Amino acid sequence: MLEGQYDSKKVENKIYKLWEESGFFNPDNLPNAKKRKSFTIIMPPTNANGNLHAGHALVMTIEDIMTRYKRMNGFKALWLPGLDHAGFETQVVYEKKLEKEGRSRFQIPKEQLYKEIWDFTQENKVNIKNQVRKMGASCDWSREKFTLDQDIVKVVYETFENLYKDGLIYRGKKIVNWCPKHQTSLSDLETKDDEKIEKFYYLKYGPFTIATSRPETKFGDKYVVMHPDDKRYIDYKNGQKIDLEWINGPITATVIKDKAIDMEFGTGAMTITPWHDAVDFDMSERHNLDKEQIIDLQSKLLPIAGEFTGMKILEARPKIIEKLQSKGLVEKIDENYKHVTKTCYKCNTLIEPQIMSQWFLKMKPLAEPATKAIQAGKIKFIPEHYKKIALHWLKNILDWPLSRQIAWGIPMPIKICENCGENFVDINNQLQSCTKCNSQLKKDPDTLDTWFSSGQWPFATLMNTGKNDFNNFYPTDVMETAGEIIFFWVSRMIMLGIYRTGKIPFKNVYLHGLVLDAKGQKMSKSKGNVINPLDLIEKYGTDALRISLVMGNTPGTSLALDENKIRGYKNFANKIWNAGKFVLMNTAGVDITKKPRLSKDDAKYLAELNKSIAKITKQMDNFKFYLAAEDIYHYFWHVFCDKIIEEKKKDILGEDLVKRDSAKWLLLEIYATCLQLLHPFMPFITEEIYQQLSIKNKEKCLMIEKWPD
RNA sequence: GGGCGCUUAGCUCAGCUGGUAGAGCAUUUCAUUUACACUGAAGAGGUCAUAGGUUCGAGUCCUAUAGCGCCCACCA
Repeated sequence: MLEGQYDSKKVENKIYKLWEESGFFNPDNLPNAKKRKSFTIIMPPTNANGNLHAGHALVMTIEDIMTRYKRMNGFKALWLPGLDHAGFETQVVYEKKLEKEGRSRFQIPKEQLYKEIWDFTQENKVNIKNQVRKMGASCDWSREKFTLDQDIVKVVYETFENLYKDGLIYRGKKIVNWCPKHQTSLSDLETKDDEKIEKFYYLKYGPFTIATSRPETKFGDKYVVMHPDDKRYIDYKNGQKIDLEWINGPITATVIKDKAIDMEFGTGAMTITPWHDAVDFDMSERHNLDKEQIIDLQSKLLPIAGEFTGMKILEARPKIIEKLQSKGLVEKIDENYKHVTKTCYKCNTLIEPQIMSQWFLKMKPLAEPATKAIQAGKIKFIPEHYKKIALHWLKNILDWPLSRQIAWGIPMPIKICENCGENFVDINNQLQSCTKCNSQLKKDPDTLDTWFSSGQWPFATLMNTGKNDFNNFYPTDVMETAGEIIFFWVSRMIMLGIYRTGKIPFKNVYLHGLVLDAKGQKMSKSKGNVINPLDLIEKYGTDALRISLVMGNTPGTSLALDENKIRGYKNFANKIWNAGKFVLMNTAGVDITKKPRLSKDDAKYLAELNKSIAKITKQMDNFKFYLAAEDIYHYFWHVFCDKIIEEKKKDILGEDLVKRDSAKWLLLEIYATCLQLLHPFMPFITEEIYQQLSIKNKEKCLMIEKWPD
């Protein structure tokens, strides 16, 4: 019998265990599994480098709502959980840990570092999985995957090889974003802009004045570029040589005319540093110019800098200006030059572009079919405006650098000849010697960008399961993730999914916004406003947290998570509990399968209920969980409890037997129906009460009851 | 420079294909042991950013303006 107030702590672990032991998280075990149509959500693999945060809590809630709803609607519902090794992210987390211990990754042999991080992620995996269980997630643990599992890596390597054979993966000597602190290259998405006010130097360069904020890169500059239409420089011709005095002595400069130059900016003339600037690199490629490295990977000047060799760039900058001044080459210095610099998104260190030999993926041929599929409406975006955002990005897509110079990740499936430098894709690790010169091969020391593996997640998780999972569950139905990672992840999954399987990887993309603090501010450790979902569960119960996260949360917009709101829904949980107490107390012996003759009022109430069910169902089908939750909440509390129960009290106690039977049956019927409607949102309390309802022919658990219609 | 949003009750936000505004929280008054005080009843509150337009009729569609926010981009 239900007693006292609802106590989530007594219920949650017990109920989760009941579900797990029922086996119904695994869709193969559902009643009549073979006849059911499949419904699949692949869980975004959680980074195995920390704890669940509020954003994860939202993911778990929304996806569990969808899964439970579809399961109750007779689908073979698969929600496949997974964890991500999260290459660079995890290595950064681990490096911070090492720093605290007074160690450095650069002193640890790569194999040992890999092993240490492996152990670190294994510990985290256990934690995270327990936290996912705390959220009530009804995912199929028997199909759990990790991005470093053998079968996943196999799929990833096969895709790599296919792409290579199709000429889409190539080794390029191109300019990349280099983080001097982390000693790795990064994709454009992994850098961010940082606005700074710096000095802007106007330097005399022969007959020209050039402007720069980075004089330390200028040692090797031997091309001076201007716009072909610039009348000021009309007398200088493309290719013209000019002898001039520069930082460390006389040099010969060459005039280049290029339309990329902005005539309005600076003096309209600039020198270029192709090794350390992406624009300059492109220009030098267009005109086939020499490129020379000035700065090494530690951001120190190379011998070309003469007396400045070995200095860190920021130390060298004022000294170089001093020297230029003494030579009379500084025209003026603008002290307040506002401009943006690229920095590492993790450590804020200034990105130093470098030319390196790396593996790239040609994106245009992959983007095209993805664009077509999206334009044809084969993938539905929720909210819709993300469609435009995705298309815009795909239209302007650049090649994707895949190599990362870090230990933690999937090794590049590449062998390099020590003698002739030839590269071989070797996904099975079979090649021993170079097929060209027969010399010894060594492994490419780099690892793959983590998004290259997670970008294949929807099919990689289903391909090598030893069952018919790929055919049964792919393409998946919904990809639910943070709007923030639409480029990093969603777009790449679409491209790689179509490439590898010929099919879109998912039919719907549901993108949620950020979870903010009560004041609407982004949570961050430095602000100290991070809300830990486990604390909230402890205080208010999982069900209250879950419904707080969806109530009023429209897709794509951020949600301010206020504890008062959660407290309110804890009260709601208690309301459900108390109403249950009342209904159970007053309906003992009622057989819900035998509908009595209903009084006029009761028939009206039943019709009203059916209307509400239809409305809520429609909202669920349209992914409007925020509306469905509100309606069921409102119906349960303010219609069922406040009106119907209050009114029926007199019938239950009254003398009229027809009215009494009618009222009792109605209360039980509505209450049981509400438990079903509420179940996807608040699974623990509803299941707990369901277990105590005495209903004929009821299922083993509410989780697999039929959704009301 | 390009793109995408937002602006509705004190606060947080809903309002789908157009029919003179809704929820939760907060607030005011009342009820005082009722399944539930983690409660119930009643109430107060908004010229839906601004200006035009389409329409019999516009938070809802169109245009412009203002403010706020986010994303992308190679101004040395």
